[in-house]
Amino acid sequence: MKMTTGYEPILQNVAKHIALSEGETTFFCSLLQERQYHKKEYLLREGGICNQLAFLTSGCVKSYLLDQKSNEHILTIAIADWWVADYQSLVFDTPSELFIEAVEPTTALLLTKPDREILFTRIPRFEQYFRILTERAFAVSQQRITDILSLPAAARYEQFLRRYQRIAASFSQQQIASFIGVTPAFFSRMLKSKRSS
Amino acid sequence: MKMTTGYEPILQNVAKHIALSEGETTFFCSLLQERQYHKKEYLLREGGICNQLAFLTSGCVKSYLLDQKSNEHILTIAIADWWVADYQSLVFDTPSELFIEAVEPTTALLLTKPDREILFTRIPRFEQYFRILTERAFAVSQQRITDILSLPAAARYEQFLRRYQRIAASFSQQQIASFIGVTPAFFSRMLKSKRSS
DNA sequence: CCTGCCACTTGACCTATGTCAAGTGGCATT
DNA sequence: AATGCCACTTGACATAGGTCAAGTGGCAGG
Repeated sequence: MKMTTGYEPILQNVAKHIALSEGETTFFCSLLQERQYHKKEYLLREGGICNQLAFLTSGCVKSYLLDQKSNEHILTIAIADWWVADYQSLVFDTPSELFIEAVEPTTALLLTKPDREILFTRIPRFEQYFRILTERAFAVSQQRITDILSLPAAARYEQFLRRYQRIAASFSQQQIASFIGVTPAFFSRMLKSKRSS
Repeated sequence: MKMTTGYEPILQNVAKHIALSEGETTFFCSLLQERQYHKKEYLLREGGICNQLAFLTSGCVKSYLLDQKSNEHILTIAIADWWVADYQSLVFDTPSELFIEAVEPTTALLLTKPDREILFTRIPRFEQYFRILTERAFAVSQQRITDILSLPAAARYEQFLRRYQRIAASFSQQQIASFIGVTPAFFSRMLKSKRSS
Protein backbone atom coordinates (compact mmCIF):
# COMPACT_ATOMS: atom_id res chain seq x y z
CA MET A 1 0.00 0.00 0.00
CA LYS A 2 1.20 3.49 -0.87
CA MET A 3 -0.02 4.99 2.40
CA THR A 4 2.55 3.20 4.50
CA THR A 5 5.59 4.16 2.44
CA GLY A 6 7.00 6.76 4.82
CA TYR A 7 6.31 4.46 7.75
CA GLU A 8 8.59 1.61 6.75
CA PRO A 9 11.48 2.59 9.05
CA ILE A 10 9.35 2.87 12.15
CA LEU A 11 7.47 -0.33 11.39
CA GLN A 12 10.73 -2.18 11.05
CA ASN A 13 11.88 -0.73 14.33
CA VAL A 14 8.67 -1.79 16.06
CA ALA A 15 8.86 -5.24 14.49
CA LYS A 16 12.17 -5.83 16.24
CA HIS A 17 10.29 -5.93 19.53
CA ILE A 18 6.62 -6.69 19.01
CA ALA A 19 4.50 -8.18 16.22
CA LEU A 20 1.57 -6.20 14.82
CA SER A 21 -1.39 -7.39 12.81
CA GLU A 22 -2.31 -5.51 9.66
CA GLY A 23 -5.12 -3.69 11.43
CA GLU A 24 -2.87 -2.70 14.32
CA THR A 25 -0.26 -1.44 11.88
CA THR A 26 -2.82 0.75 10.17
CA PHE A 27 -4.08 2.08 13.48
CA PHE A 28 -0.59 2.82 14.72
CA CYS A 29 0.31 4.68 11.53
CA SER A 30 -2.88 6.70 11.76
CA LEU A 31 -1.59 8.24 15.00
CA LEU A 32 1.69 9.35 13.44
CA GLN A 33 2.21 12.61 11.66
CA GLU A 34 5.08 13.03 9.27
CA ARG A 35 6.93 16.32 9.36
CA GLN A 36 10.02 17.70 7.67
CA TYR A 37 12.46 20.02 9.38
CA HIS A 38 15.12 22.02 7.65
CA LYS A 39 18.55 22.49 9.13
CA LYS A 40 18.43 24.62 12.31
CA GLU A 41 14.65 24.33 12.57
CA TYR A 42 13.32 23.60 16.07
CA LEU A 43 11.31 20.54 17.02
CA LEU A 44 10.90 22.04 20.48
CA ARG A 45 11.83 25.34 22.07
CA GLU A 46 12.72 26.13 25.65
CA GLY A 47 9.67 27.08 27.68
CA GLY A 48 7.24 24.96 25.71
CA ILE A 49 5.80 21.78 27.13
CA CYS A 50 6.99 18.76 25.24
CA ASN A 51 3.84 16.84 24.41
CA GLN A 52 5.11 14.58 21.69
CA LEU A 53 7.78 12.07 20.82
CA ALA A 54 9.52 12.15 17.46
CA PHE A 55 10.85 9.12 15.62
CA LEU A 56 13.49 10.17 13.11
CA THR A 57 13.34 8.52 9.70
CA SER A 58 16.18 10.59 8.28
CA GLY A 59 18.51 13.33 9.38
CA CYS A 60 19.87 14.20 12.77
CA VAL A 61 18.86 16.37 15.71
CA LYS A 62 20.41 17.60 18.93
CA SER A 63 18.82 18.58 22.21
CA TYR A 64 20.58 21.16 24.30
CA LEU A 65 20.14 23.74 26.99
CA LEU A 66 21.56 27.23 27.34
CA ASP A 67 23.11 28.18 30.67
CA GLN A 68 23.09 31.64 32.26
CA LYS A 69 25.96 32.74 30.04
CA SER A 70 24.16 31.40 26.93
CA ASN A 71 26.62 28.60 26.49
CA GLU A 72 25.10 25.66 24.68
CA HIS A 73 25.30 22.25 26.37
CA ILE A 74 24.22 19.32 24.22
CA LEU A 75 22.26 16.71 26.14
CA THR A 76 21.50 14.23 23.37
CA ILE A 77 22.22 13.57 19.75
CA ALA A 78 19.66 11.54 17.83
CA ILE A 79 19.82 10.05 14.34
CA ALA A 80 17.58 8.06 12.05
CA ASP A 81 15.83 5.18 13.79
CA TRP A 82 15.87 6.91 17.19
CA TRP A 83 13.12 8.46 19.24
CA VAL A 84 13.69 11.91 20.64
CA ALA A 85 11.78 14.02 23.17
CA ASP A 86 12.37 16.04 26.29
CA TYR A 87 11.42 13.36 28.76
CA GLN A 88 11.75 15.70 31.70
CA SER A 89 8.99 17.83 30.21
CA LEU A 90 7.02 14.96 28.69
CA VAL A 91 6.88 12.84 31.83
CA PHE A 92 6.37 15.53 34.44
CA ASP A 93 4.43 18.04 32.31
CA THR A 94 6.84 20.80 33.15
CA PRO A 95 8.04 23.55 30.82
CA SER A 96 11.03 22.41 28.86
CA GLU A 97 14.50 23.73 29.53
CA LEU A 98 15.70 22.23 26.28
CA PHE A 99 15.84 23.11 22.65
CA ILE A 100 15.54 20.28 20.17
CA GLU A 101 16.92 21.35 16.81
CA ALA A 102 17.61 19.70 13.47
CA VAL A 103 21.33 19.53 12.72
CA GLU A 104 20.62 18.57 9.13
CA PRO A 105 17.43 18.25 7.07
CA THR A 106 15.35 15.80 9.04
CA THR A 107 12.15 13.84 8.64
CA ALA A 108 10.28 12.79 11.75
CA LEU A 109 7.14 10.89 12.62
CA LEU A 110 5.40 12.61 15.50
CA LEU A 111 3.36 10.86 18.15
CA THR A 112 1.61 13.09 20.67
CA LYS A 113 1.41 12.15 24.31
CA PRO A 114 -2.40 11.71 24.27
CA ASP A 115 -2.17 9.64 21.10
CA ARG A 116 0.42 7.46 22.73
CA GLU A 117 -1.95 6.89 25.63
CA ILE A 118 -4.64 5.87 23.15
CA LEU A 119 -2.12 3.56 21.54
CA PHE A 120 -1.35 1.94 24.89
CA THR A 121 -5.07 1.40 25.50
CA ARG A 122 -5.79 -0.07 22.07
CA ILE A 123 -2.58 -2.07 21.65
CA PRO A 124 -1.13 -2.77 25.10
CA ARG A 125 1.91 -4.45 23.59
CA PHE A 126 3.24 -0.98 22.85
CA GLU A 127 3.82 -0.72 26.60
CA GLN A 128 6.42 -3.37 26.10
CA TYR A 129 7.92 -1.63 23.10
CA PHE A 130 8.37 1.63 24.96
CA ARG A 131 9.48 -0.12 28.12
CA ILE A 132 12.32 -1.76 26.26
CA LEU A 133 13.36 1.41 24.45
CA THR A 134 13.23 3.46 27.60
CA GLU A 135 15.25 0.94 29.56
CA ARG A 136 17.96 1.13 26.92
CA ALA A 137 17.87 4.89 26.81
CA PHE A 138 18.11 4.94 30.58
CA ALA A 139 21.08 2.58 30.58
CA VAL A 140 22.89 4.77 28.03
CA SER A 141 22.06 7.85 30.04
CA GLN A 142 23.52 6.31 33.19
CA GLN A 143 26.67 5.47 31.29
CA ARG A 144 26.94 9.07 30.15
CA ILE A 145 26.79 10.22 33.77
CA THR A 146 29.56 7.88 34.86
CA ASP A 147 31.65 9.01 31.90
CA ILE A 148 31.26 12.65 32.83
CA LEU A 149 31.99 11.98 36.49
CA SER A 150 34.99 9.73 36.06
CA LEU A 151 36.73 10.46 32.75
CA PRO A 152 38.83 13.41 31.62
CA ALA A 153 37.77 15.28 28.49
CA ALA A 154 40.05 13.34 26.14
CA ALA A 155 38.57 10.01 27.21
CA ARG A 156 35.04 11.36 26.90
CA TYR A 157 35.90 12.26 23.34
CA GLU A 158 37.05 8.68 22.71
CA GLN A 159 33.70 7.47 24.01
CA PHE A 160 31.90 9.91 21.76
CA LEU A 161 33.80 8.61 18.73
CA ARG A 162 33.01 5.02 19.62
CA ARG A 163 29.30 5.65 20.09
CA TYR A 164 28.65 8.09 17.27
CA GLN A 165 31.22 6.94 14.72
CA ARG A 166 28.73 6.89 11.86
CA ILE A 167 27.65 10.47 12.33
CA ALA A 168 30.64 12.13 13.94
CA ALA A 169 31.39 13.78 10.60
CA SER A 170 28.11 15.71 10.51
CA PHE A 171 29.06 17.52 13.68
CA SER A 172 31.24 20.58 13.86
CA GLN A 173 33.96 20.67 16.46
CA GLN A 174 31.90 23.15 18.40
CA GLN A 175 29.04 20.68 18.64
CA ILE A 176 31.27 17.84 19.72
CA ALA A 177 32.97 20.05 22.26
CA SER A 178 29.58 20.96 23.67
CA PHE A 179 28.50 17.31 23.83
CA ILE A 180 31.56 16.17 25.72
CA GLY A 181 31.35 19.20 27.95
CA VAL A 182 34.30 21.44 27.05
CA THR A 183 34.72 24.72 25.23
CA PRO A 184 35.54 24.86 21.51
CA ALA A 185 38.89 26.49 22.26
CA PHE A 186 39.90 23.77 24.66
CA PHE A 187 38.65 21.06 22.32
CA SER A 188 40.74 22.45 19.48
CA ARG A 189 43.87 22.30 21.64
CA MET A 190 42.95 18.80 22.74
CA LEU A 191 42.77 17.59 19.15
CA LYS A 192 46.10 19.22 18.36
CA SER A 193 47.84 17.48 21.20
CA LYS A 194 46.30 14.16 20.18
CA ARG A 195 47.52 14.56 16.60
CA SER A 196 51.09 15.17 17.67
CA SER A 197 51.05 12.21 20.07
CA MET B 1 -2.64 -12.86 55.27
CA LYS B 2 0.63 -13.07 57.16
CA MET B 3 2.63 -14.02 54.09
CA THR B 4 2.24 -10.61 52.47
CA THR B 5 3.33 -8.57 55.47
CA GLY B 6 6.76 -7.63 54.14
CA TYR B 7 5.26 -6.94 50.75
CA GLU B 8 2.97 -4.09 51.75
CA PRO B 9 5.27 -1.29 50.57
CA ILE B 10 5.82 -2.73 47.12
CA LEU B 11 2.14 -3.56 46.69
CA GLN B 12 1.22 -0.01 47.53
CA ASN B 13 3.78 1.21 45.04
CA VAL B 14 2.43 -1.06 42.32
CA ALA B 15 -1.13 -0.06 43.16
CA LYS B 16 -0.31 3.54 42.31
CA HIS B 17 0.00 2.49 38.69
CA ILE B 18 -1.83 -0.74 38.00
CA ALA B 19 -4.56 -2.76 39.73
CA LEU B 20 -3.90 -6.40 40.65
CA SER B 21 -6.35 -9.13 41.48
CA GLU B 22 -5.74 -11.24 44.57
CA GLY B 23 -4.33 -14.07 42.49
CA GLU B 24 -2.02 -11.74 40.62
CA THR B 25 -0.81 -10.24 43.86
CA THR B 26 0.02 -13.66 45.21
CA PHE B 27 1.83 -14.61 42.03
CA PHE B 28 3.81 -11.38 41.96
CA CYS B 29 4.89 -11.80 45.58
CA SER B 30 5.94 -15.37 44.89
CA LEU B 31 8.61 -14.02 42.52
CA LEU B 32 10.08 -11.69 45.10
CA GLN B 33 12.72 -12.63 47.57
CA GLU B 34 13.23 -10.60 50.69
CA ARG B 35 16.78 -9.95 51.79
CA GLN B 36 18.44 -7.88 54.52
CA TYR B 37 21.71 -6.07 54.04
CA HIS B 38 23.78 -4.62 56.79
CA LYS B 39 25.56 -1.31 56.44
CA LYS B 40 28.37 -1.50 53.85
CA GLU B 41 27.17 -4.82 52.49
CA TYR B 42 27.07 -5.11 48.70
CA LEU B 43 23.97 -5.76 46.64
CA LEU B 44 26.22 -5.95 43.57
CA ARG B 45 29.96 -5.88 43.01
CA GLU B 46 31.92 -4.60 40.03
CA GLY B 47 32.52 -7.32 37.48
CA GLY B 48 29.36 -9.26 38.22
CA ILE B 49 26.44 -9.28 35.86
CA CYS B 50 23.45 -7.55 37.36
CA ASN B 51 20.60 -9.98 36.88
CA GLN B 52 18.10 -8.60 39.33
CA LEU B 53 16.28 -5.50 40.39
CA ALA B 54 15.91 -4.57 44.03
CA PHE B 55 12.96 -2.72 45.52
CA LEU B 56 13.93 -1.12 48.82
CA THR B 57 11.44 -1.40 51.65
CA SER B 58 13.72 0.26 54.18
CA GLY B 59 17.18 1.72 54.33
CA CYS B 60 19.28 3.37 51.71
CA VAL B 61 21.83 2.31 49.08
CA LYS B 62 24.27 3.98 46.74
CA SER B 63 25.64 2.83 43.41
CA TYR B 64 29.08 4.01 42.46
CA LEU B 65 32.11 3.26 40.32
CA LEU B 66 35.79 3.51 41.08
CA ASP B 67 38.00 5.28 38.55
CA GLN B 68 41.63 4.46 37.74
CA LYS B 69 42.81 6.29 40.83
CA SER B 70 40.24 4.46 42.99
CA ASN B 71 38.18 7.55 43.52
CA GLU B 72 34.58 6.78 44.23
CA HIS B 73 31.95 8.41 42.00
CA ILE B 74 28.37 7.97 43.15
CA LEU B 75 25.94 7.40 40.29
CA THR B 76 22.70 6.96 42.19
CA ILE B 77 21.28 7.13 45.66
CA ALA B 78 18.17 5.07 46.35
CA ILE B 79 15.89 5.02 49.37
CA ALA B 80 12.81 3.14 50.51
CA ASP B 81 10.15 2.82 47.82
CA TRP B 82 12.70 2.95 44.96
CA TRP B 83 13.96 0.31 42.61
CA VAL B 84 17.67 -0.02 42.15
CA ALA B 85 19.80 -1.97 39.66
CA ASP B 86 22.71 -1.47 37.31
CA TYR B 87 20.64 -0.97 34.17
CA GLN B 88 23.72 -0.86 31.96
CA SER B 89 24.51 -4.40 33.03
CA LEU B 90 20.92 -5.58 33.35
CA VAL B 91 19.79 -4.38 29.93
CA PHE B 92 22.87 -5.21 27.89
CA ASP B 93 24.04 -8.25 29.85
CA THR B 94 27.49 -6.79 30.29
CA PRO B 95 29.71 -7.05 33.36
CA SER B 96 28.93 -4.31 35.80
CA GLU B 97 31.26 -1.40 36.39
CA LEU B 98 29.29 -0.45 39.46
CA PHE B 99 29.15 -1.34 43.09
CA ILE B 100 25.78 -1.15 44.79
CA GLU B 101 26.20 -0.89 48.53
CA ALA B 102 23.95 -0.40 51.52
CA VAL B 103 24.58 2.95 53.23
CA GLU B 104 22.51 1.90 56.21
CA PRO B 105 20.78 -1.35 57.21
CA THR B 106 18.51 -2.07 54.30
CA THR B 107 15.71 -4.46 53.39
CA ALA B 108 15.12 -5.22 49.73
CA LEU B 109 12.75 -7.31 47.68
CA LEU B 110 14.67 -8.94 44.86
CA LEU B 111 13.23 -9.71 41.44
CA THR B 112 15.50 -11.56 39.05
CA LYS B 113 15.60 -10.71 35.38
CA PRO B 114 14.16 -14.09 34.28
CA ASP B 115 11.42 -13.83 36.90
CA ARG B 116 10.57 -10.38 35.65
CA GLU B 117 10.20 -11.82 32.15
CA ILE B 118 7.85 -14.45 33.55
CA LEU B 119 5.95 -11.68 35.29
CA PHE B 120 5.58 -9.79 32.02
CA THR B 121 4.24 -12.91 30.32
CA ARG B 122 1.76 -13.75 33.03
CA ILE B 123 0.67 -10.23 33.93
CA PRO B 124 1.38 -7.97 30.95
CA ARG B 125 0.22 -4.90 32.85
CA PHE B 126 3.57 -5.00 34.60
CA GLU B 127 5.02 -3.80 31.30
CA GLN B 128 3.14 -0.59 31.95
CA TYR B 129 4.31 -0.40 35.54
CA PHE B 130 7.95 -0.68 34.57
CA ARG B 131 7.53 1.56 31.54
CA ILE B 132 6.25 4.35 33.74
CA LEU B 133 8.95 3.89 36.37
CA THR B 134 11.69 3.73 33.77
CA GLU B 135 10.46 6.83 31.98
CA ARG B 136 10.62 8.72 35.26
CA ALA B 137 14.04 7.39 36.08
CA PHE B 138 15.21 8.35 32.61
CA ALA B 139 13.83 11.86 32.95
CA VAL B 140 15.62 12.30 36.28
CA SER B 141 18.80 10.92 34.79
CA GLN B 142 18.65 13.41 31.90
CA GLN B 143 18.21 16.19 34.40
CA ARG B 144 21.27 15.04 36.26
CA ILE B 145 23.30 15.26 33.06
CA THR B 146 22.19 18.79 32.32
CA ASP B 147 22.97 19.75 35.91
CA ILE B 148 26.48 18.38 35.66
CA LEU B 149 27.08 20.01 32.29
CA SER B 150 25.70 23.43 33.07
CA LEU B 151 25.93 24.12 36.79
CA PRO B 152 28.91 24.86 39.03
CA ALA B 153 29.48 22.65 42.06
CA ALA B 154 27.66 24.92 44.50
CA ALA B 155 24.48 24.87 42.42
CA ARG B 156 24.68 21.10 42.01
CA TYR B 157 24.77 20.89 45.79
CA GLU B 158 21.61 23.00 45.99
CA GLN B 159 19.93 20.56 43.60
CA PHE B 160 21.09 17.66 45.71
CA LEU B 161 19.58 19.23 48.81
CA ARG B 162 16.29 19.88 47.07
CA ARG B 163 15.98 16.34 45.72
CA TYR B 164 17.29 14.38 48.69
CA GLN B 165 16.21 16.62 51.56
CA ARG B 166 14.72 13.77 53.56
CA ILE B 167 17.84 11.67 53.54
CA ALA B 168 20.63 14.22 53.15
CA ALA B 169 21.45 13.71 56.82
CA SER B 170 22.31 10.03 56.41
CA PHE B 171 25.12 10.92 54.04
CA SER B 172 28.59 11.95 55.07
CA GLN B 173 30.12 14.96 53.39
CA GLN B 174 32.38 12.61 51.48
CA GLN B 175 29.39 10.85 49.97
CA ILE B 176 27.67 14.06 49.01
CA ALA B 177 30.88 15.40 47.52
CA SER B 178 31.18 12.26 45.45
CA PHE B 179 27.56 12.52 44.28
CA ILE B 180 27.87 16.09 43.12
CA GLY B 181 31.23 15.33 41.56
CA VAL B 182 33.83 17.12 43.67
CA THR B 183 36.48 16.07 46.18
CA PRO B 184 35.80 16.04 49.92
CA ALA B 185 38.43 18.75 50.44
CA PHE B 186 36.84 21.05 47.91
CA PHE B 187 33.36 20.33 49.24
CA SER B 188 34.43 21.23 52.76
CA ARG B 189 35.73 24.59 51.55
CA MET B 190 32.56 25.14 49.58
CA LEU B 191 30.41 24.64 52.67
CA LYS B 192 32.59 27.01 54.65
CA SER B 193 32.23 29.78 52.10
CA LYS B 194 28.46 29.24 52.01
CA ARG B 195 28.21 29.50 55.79
CA SER B 196 30.02 32.81 55.87
CA SER B 197 27.92 34.26 53.07
C1' DC C 1 40.28 8.43 81.36
C1' DC C 2 42.95 6.94 77.43
C1' DT C 3 43.41 5.44 72.85
C1' DG C 4 42.23 5.08 68.23
C1' DC C 5 39.84 6.01 64.65
C1' DC C 6 37.37 8.52 61.39
C1' DA C 7 35.31 12.47 59.41
C1' DC C 8 36.31 16.79 58.52
C1' DT C 9 39.37 20.98 57.89
C1' DT C 10 43.06 23.59 56.26
C1' DG C 11 47.35 25.21 53.93
C1' DA C 12 50.32 25.24 49.93
C1' DC C 13 50.61 24.19 45.64
C1' DC C 14 49.09 22.16 41.03
C1' DT C 15 46.41 21.30 36.69
C1' DA C 16 42.66 20.98 33.64
C1' DT C 17 39.87 23.73 31.56
C1' DG C 18 37.69 28.41 30.76
C1' DT C 19 37.86 33.29 28.83
C1' DC C 20 38.59 36.70 25.59
C1' DA C 21 40.32 38.55 21.80
C1' DA C 22 43.08 38.47 17.77
C1' DG C 23 44.43 35.76 14.11
C1' DT C 24 44.16 32.30 9.90
C1' DG C 25 42.23 29.85 6.25
C1' DG C 26 38.78 27.82 3.58
C1' DC C 27 34.78 28.40 0.54
C1' DA C 28 30.53 30.44 -1.10
C1' DT C 29 28.57 34.58 -3.26
C1' DT C 30 29.11 38.33 -6.15
C1' DA D 1 39.30 38.45 -8.02
C1' DA D 2 37.24 40.61 -4.20
C1' DT D 3 34.15 40.11 -0.29
C1' DG D 4 32.45 38.27 3.61
C1' DC D 5 31.48 34.74 6.57
C1' DC D 6 32.29 31.01 9.49
C1' DA D 7 34.75 27.44 11.69
C1' DC D 8 38.76 26.79 13.68
C1' DT D 9 43.25 28.14 15.95
C1' DT D 10 46.22 30.37 19.04
C1' DG D 11 48.21 33.35 22.72
C1' DA D 12 47.97 35.30 27.30
C1' DC D 13 45.84 34.98 31.23
C1' DA D 14 42.23 33.53 34.84
C1' DT D 15 39.92 30.23 37.83
C1' DA D 16 37.44 26.17 39.51
C1' DG D 17 38.53 22.46 41.45
C1' DG D 18 42.25 18.72 42.53
C1' DT D 19 46.24 16.86 45.39
C1' DC D 20 48.73 15.74 49.30
C1' DA D 21 49.81 15.97 53.72
C1' DA D 22 49.36 17.79 58.22
C1' DG D 23 46.19 19.21 61.50
C1' DT D 24 41.77 19.19 64.69
C1' DG D 25 38.03 17.42 67.08
C1' DG D 26 34.56 14.38 68.22
C1' DC D 27 33.18 9.90 70.06
C1' DA D 28 33.33 4.69 70.67
C1' DG D 29 35.65 0.81 72.92
C1' DG D 30 38.59 -0.71 76.41
